Amino acid sequence: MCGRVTAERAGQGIRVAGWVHRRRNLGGLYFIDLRDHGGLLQVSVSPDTCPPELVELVRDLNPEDVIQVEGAVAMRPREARNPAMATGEVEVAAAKIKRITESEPLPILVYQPPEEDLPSEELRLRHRILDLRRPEMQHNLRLRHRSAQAVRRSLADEGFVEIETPLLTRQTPEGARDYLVPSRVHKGRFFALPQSPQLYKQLLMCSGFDRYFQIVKCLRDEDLRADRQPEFTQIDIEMAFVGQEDVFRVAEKMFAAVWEEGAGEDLATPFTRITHADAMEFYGSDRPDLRIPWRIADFTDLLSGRGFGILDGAVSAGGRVRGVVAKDGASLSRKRIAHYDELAREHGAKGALWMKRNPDGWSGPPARIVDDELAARLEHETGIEPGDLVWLMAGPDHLILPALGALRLASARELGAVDKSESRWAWITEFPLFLPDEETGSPVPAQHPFTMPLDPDPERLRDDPLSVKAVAYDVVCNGMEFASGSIRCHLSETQRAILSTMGLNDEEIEARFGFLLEAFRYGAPPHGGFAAGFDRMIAVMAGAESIRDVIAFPKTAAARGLMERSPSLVSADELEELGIDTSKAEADPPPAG
RNA sequence: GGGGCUGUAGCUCAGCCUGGUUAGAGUGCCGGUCUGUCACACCGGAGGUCGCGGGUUCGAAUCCCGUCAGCCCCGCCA
Repeated sequence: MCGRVTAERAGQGIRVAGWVHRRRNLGGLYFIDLRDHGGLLQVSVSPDTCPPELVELVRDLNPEDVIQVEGAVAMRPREARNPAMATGEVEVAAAKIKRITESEPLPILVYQPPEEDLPSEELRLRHRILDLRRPEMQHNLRLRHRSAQAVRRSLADEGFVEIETPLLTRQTPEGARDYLVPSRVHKGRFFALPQSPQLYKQLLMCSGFDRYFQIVKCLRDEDLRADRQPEFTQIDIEMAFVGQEDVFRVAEKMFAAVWEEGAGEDLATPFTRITHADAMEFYGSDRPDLRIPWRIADFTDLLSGRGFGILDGAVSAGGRVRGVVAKDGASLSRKRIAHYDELAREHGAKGALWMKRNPDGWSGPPARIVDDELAARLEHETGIEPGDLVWLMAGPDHLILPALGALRLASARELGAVDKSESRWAWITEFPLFLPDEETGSPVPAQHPFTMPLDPDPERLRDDPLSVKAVAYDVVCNGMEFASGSIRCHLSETQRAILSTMGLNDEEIEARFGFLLEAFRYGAPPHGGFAAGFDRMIAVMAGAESIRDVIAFPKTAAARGLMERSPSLVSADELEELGIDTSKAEADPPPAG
């Protein structure tokens, strides 16, 4: 209401209610910026036209008092109009003001003084009610609402049915730690809160609901990050009688609908498709930021065998020489290059080699092997130009590609090579079905164990499992993973081969997945789907650094609720009833602040 | 589990490296002046466990150790 009062209403009576945002006193003449969900509206109180009691009341008002104003919408004097304000041409000349509730002095200000940082995140979370009143947070959560509506519209149009699945469930085969809920009726037994509705949605496919979706909370008891909360929201989708193409079409339509609603951006569909192997080879990441035009290239033929020991040694040991040309990277200082060398080490490489193409020649450790012929080939075959730098690494691909990917990303950001004019979306396809366990080397499923292999041959699954690709895919936007999914395996012989490759015996299989396998025995339709990270999507559209800024009541990095002070101790009686002994528990932390 | 940054007035910060008057600024709050402001302006005032504990020192916001909290990253986690 407040934000939508325009000149058309001039001369009309009006009654508005809201919070006192700011108040200005010009010696009897008062101005109040009244705020509600729609914005700000100026209320004027003049001693010339208002009774003394009204002026007296306004004199007493505090920021964040809730008031109701009756008066007339009036055009402001021409010279007193404020073009920076949506309602800056008008004001309400107050005839009557009622103070509905009074605010105590504020621990943090709702009004944000320009050129001042926000209050600390700790205080914003502790006083979340006040923080949420800020227009930015209002905008974020309303954006979230509209996006959820767009998801529901898009999917309902495609015949999807929204079905809720249990919160109190049993431990599922996913890899994260579970939040557990003790059972009072069954002492010593626990429900698990779902890490995702994965199994339930597959059961629903077997139940004849051929198109299911849910905007659903998922819970994982793992350490947090700016983009990770213990409870987060997924758009969970599953479809029966479909292949990858059907899933892609529905997903692209849904993302396009959300982006149109929330970002006002018309997404180019279908999305680019990149196989997992290509993503690793050309971008050094399974979630490449395609806004950066640089690609990793193979420099083995160009640079090996020319007497540069590090390169020659790595190649004769079976490795490759790969590199990425950083446009304008010759401007990087020694100090910055040392920083990137450190970054490469952090990502598992032995370090970063580099060469600069200076206006007057080549520099950097391998520059001594660059003769005229090689210089010409480098410029011709890799596109390197004066002013550029090339990052080089030599060794086995699984070590050098992720490190090159990290250098590509970090140096592109520093050199301004990220094209931020539009978002860049892609499907990453053909993920490996298994990955080698880091310690034992034995195959562990890269996704969940019910993923369809691209090649369903049981023999290959047993003999060479690490070579098998999966019909599994991610949606990547600007270098962030937004969604992940797969076509599920509905072939019993293939499924058995996968499970036995995982090293599970029949008993373990039955204990962990019995209820899903049972469902598969009575006529399982082919099916597949995906789950999208709703919080991350909203954070990107809102321009938020952290998903905390698009969640009404988030937890801290230590998984604590500062406002409600969770988690908390509970009474001994209650624990007794649940059969739980907390003698090893830490004492309740002191109330901060 | 590991690494880093931060913690000083209600709020945002300076001061800390290089220890030494009474710990400052802006804003908010309180009082006053001001009739067209919109970061109103101007004058005055109150407001401090320098996160907490210990140590070094004649002397600690400042140096050292520990600890708590918030944030970021690695590990972990679809």
